[in-house]
Amino acid sequence: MNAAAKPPSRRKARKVVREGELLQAALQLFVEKGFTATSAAEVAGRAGVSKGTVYLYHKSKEDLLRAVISAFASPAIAEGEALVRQHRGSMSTLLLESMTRWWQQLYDGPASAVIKLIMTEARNFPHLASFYRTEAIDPGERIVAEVVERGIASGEFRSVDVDSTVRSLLFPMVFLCMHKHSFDAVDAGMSRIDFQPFMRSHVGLVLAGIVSAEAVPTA
Amino acid sequence: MNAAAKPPSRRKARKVVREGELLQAALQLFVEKGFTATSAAEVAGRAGVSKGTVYLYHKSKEDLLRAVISAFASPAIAEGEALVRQHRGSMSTLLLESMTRWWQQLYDGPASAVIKLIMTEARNFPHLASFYRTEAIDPGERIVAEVVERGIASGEFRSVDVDSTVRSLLFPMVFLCMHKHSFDAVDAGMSRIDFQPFMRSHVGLVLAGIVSAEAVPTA
Amino acid sequence: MNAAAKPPSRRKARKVVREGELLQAALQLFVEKGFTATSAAEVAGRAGVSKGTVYLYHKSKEDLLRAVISAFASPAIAEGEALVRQHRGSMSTLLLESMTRWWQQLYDGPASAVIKLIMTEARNFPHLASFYRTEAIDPGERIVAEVVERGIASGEFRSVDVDSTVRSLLFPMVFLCMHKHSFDAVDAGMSRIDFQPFMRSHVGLVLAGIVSAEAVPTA
Amino acid sequence: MNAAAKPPSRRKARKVVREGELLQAALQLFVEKGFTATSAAEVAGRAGVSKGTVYLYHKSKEDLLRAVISAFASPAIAEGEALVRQHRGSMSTLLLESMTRWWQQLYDGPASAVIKLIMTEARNFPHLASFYRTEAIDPGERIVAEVVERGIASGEFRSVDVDSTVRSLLFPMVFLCMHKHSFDAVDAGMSRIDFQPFMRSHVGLVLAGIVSAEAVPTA
DNA sequence: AATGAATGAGGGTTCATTCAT
DNA sequence: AATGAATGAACCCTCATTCAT
Repeated sequence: MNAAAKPPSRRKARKVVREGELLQAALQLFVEKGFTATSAAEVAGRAGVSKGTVYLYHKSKEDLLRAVISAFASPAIAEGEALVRQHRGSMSTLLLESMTRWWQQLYDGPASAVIKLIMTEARNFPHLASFYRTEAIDPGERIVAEVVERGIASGEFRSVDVDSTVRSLLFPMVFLCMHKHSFDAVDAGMSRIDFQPFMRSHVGLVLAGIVSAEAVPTA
Repeated sequence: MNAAAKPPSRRKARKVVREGELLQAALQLFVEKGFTATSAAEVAGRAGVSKGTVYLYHKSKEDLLRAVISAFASPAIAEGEALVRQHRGSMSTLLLESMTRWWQQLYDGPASAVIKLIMTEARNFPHLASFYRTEAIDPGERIVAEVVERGIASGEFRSVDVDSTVRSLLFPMVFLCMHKHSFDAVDAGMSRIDFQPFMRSHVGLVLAGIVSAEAVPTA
Repeated sequence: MNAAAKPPSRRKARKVVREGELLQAALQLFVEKGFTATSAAEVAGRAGVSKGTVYLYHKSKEDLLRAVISAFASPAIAEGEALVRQHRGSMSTLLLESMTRWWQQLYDGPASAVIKLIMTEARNFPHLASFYRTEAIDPGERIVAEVVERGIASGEFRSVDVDSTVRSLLFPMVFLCMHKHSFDAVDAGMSRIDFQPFMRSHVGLVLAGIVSAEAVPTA
Repeated sequence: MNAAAKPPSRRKARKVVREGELLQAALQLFVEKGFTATSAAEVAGRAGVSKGTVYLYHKSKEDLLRAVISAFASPAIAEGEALVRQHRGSMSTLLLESMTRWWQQLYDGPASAVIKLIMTEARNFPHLASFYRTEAIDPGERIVAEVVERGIASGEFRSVDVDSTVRSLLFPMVFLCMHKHSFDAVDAGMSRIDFQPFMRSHVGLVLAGIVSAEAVPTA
């Protein structure tokens, strides 16, 4: 029984690995060249499998796209939620320290690629756009909104418009993600943008605009 | 001078109009579906001409893309330069009033579409990315940088990092342009973002962060 | 009346010139690139007229081909006939001297191009092949056949098979015409074949094979 | 060694057959209609495969042409070389018997089609022309040259110009190959040329011109 | 008479997808 | 489970031909 049970389990492990390699290769290529301009054969090639294998795991190219989006979208959000839940201290510090670190991770990992991909393909696949909005954008904004709301409630921040403030904080961050996979990625010796310095500066600027007069100025 | 050499410019006029219609149709479709996913026949159809006619005006689909970028990229910048040159009054007002109006125009017109298009296709056409950077991005950032620098020089602003501030101002604006042509454009009853209210709020926030303590805070 | 009559006559002259330029350009291009691979626009360009003009003179590209063939095929034959008619002296001399000179002219002029063109396009345009056979090949062989027959009749030549001998004389000559417009025309530093030396040598060889034992040996 | 690596060569065999069918179909059509006038779809159709399959075997139509030329060009030459090497007896006999039989084979087989094809397309594909010259023409002429040289050395032939004699022998033969695929192939009841009778007659004629006076004349 | 803008059919080539092995 | 040969639809682009000027 043991001997018979092992092979399938090894096969399953292999399958999981293949799946991951396929998704990773697909994400890379879709972001590099665009969904339509990427051929299934290319994805297979970069994942180290044959063309037919792609269709063993996904019933169509569009289905592969769907899988890519959902695989890399959600996990990133969970970390952010944990971050806020665990934080003890001022909201300014939370934004300036923990959150920029979290964003840096998103920026460095596959999440930034997914953002670029979604914004590029949103109109061709509205369903994916909705899915991503529900799964990633809305929760993401909610996390930051909560921080701002808590800051206002505690008197640390002025009574600013929450939605607007959230966007002021997030839009540049999201933009940088897209920039990373467009302009930053063309090797025509163009100046890349450094994520961390800018984001800290930007958050600092926004904080300067929203902290109450009585509140302790940020370092 | 002879009869054969005088196609009385009726033809020529038609040609110029056609050219414009082609570029407009191409921009729309490239932004809607992406460059690769758009067929030359579709462009022709939307411009009201036959497939072959596209190649009478542009020697390849890629050349059409090039033409689209250069046709709509530059003009927008000139207006911004004029704006700054003509302004009399505080830099805060300039940013909050004139510039947001200018940005609104960019957002409403084809310039926003070009931004989306360029960021989507940058990696497939590095040459166009460089071109656009030189022709539009750099001058655009320069304009805003000048405003910030003048504000600092006159004591209206604190001595902030200029580059960073410029980006804090511009990135959300640019992001909104892309958003307009991606998420905002999918008809799945998703909440659109209103440009003017948000941008005024955002600029206000940044201004609050950079105006000198002595300066009169803007309403 | 005089004044009114002149313009049309000048126009007509112009028309004749145009026609000739078109045919010449077409022949060149058809031979260089092949009929199908040559575009009407190219012919127009080389003839110095606009695309539409080609269709003013010929109702289709195929019709242009027809015109090219008939324009350059026949005239060459007439000279050959005159040559034989006027000749006084031995048939050996006629073949070795006058005829090689005549063939040289064919080789140097447009006739050789037409030969190449016809052999290339014969299967696509059987009608043209028949026409050319009737108009050029058959008369051409007849001319040489007559020379051989006269030589046999006069005892100058052995009683060889006439058809075969004619072909032994003509085939290499025709082959050289095609060679000129194929291998000889590619500039890959390949050795060209000199027409005159070879043809004199070849005719000499054949003559050596057919002159009667009693006949005076050729110089 | 594993299951996936063993496509039991049934596939492979089929592929090899297909390759041959494609090349044969392509040769036929290229010779019938010309390279440009032949569509990839037609080649596919005649080979009994779909349009796309052509591009599974050859990366472009031009590549298919290249493959056709090299597939059918070389093998024919090898036979000729063997022929000369094995021959025992007079050079006259060699030329008149073995070689005409060899040439007949070339004439009957695909080699004659390749000759027509090359001369037709030489100017459009200079590289192929060079290739064919090196691979087929030069070796072919060399073979015949050797025979003539041996005949001269042994006193069987007069001391004629070797190059010229070789061409006198070969040009009509080559011309016939082209003729077969042009005039002979149009079904307009035109008189075909019989290869063997003519070539024997022709070679006989040339031999009569080059054998030494002392040598026994061939029947 | 001459032009050249416009058309649309057709050809080379790619690629998502299927299926026998 | 995995492969890769095969298909055929679709796309980019060219070109013969027409026609308004």
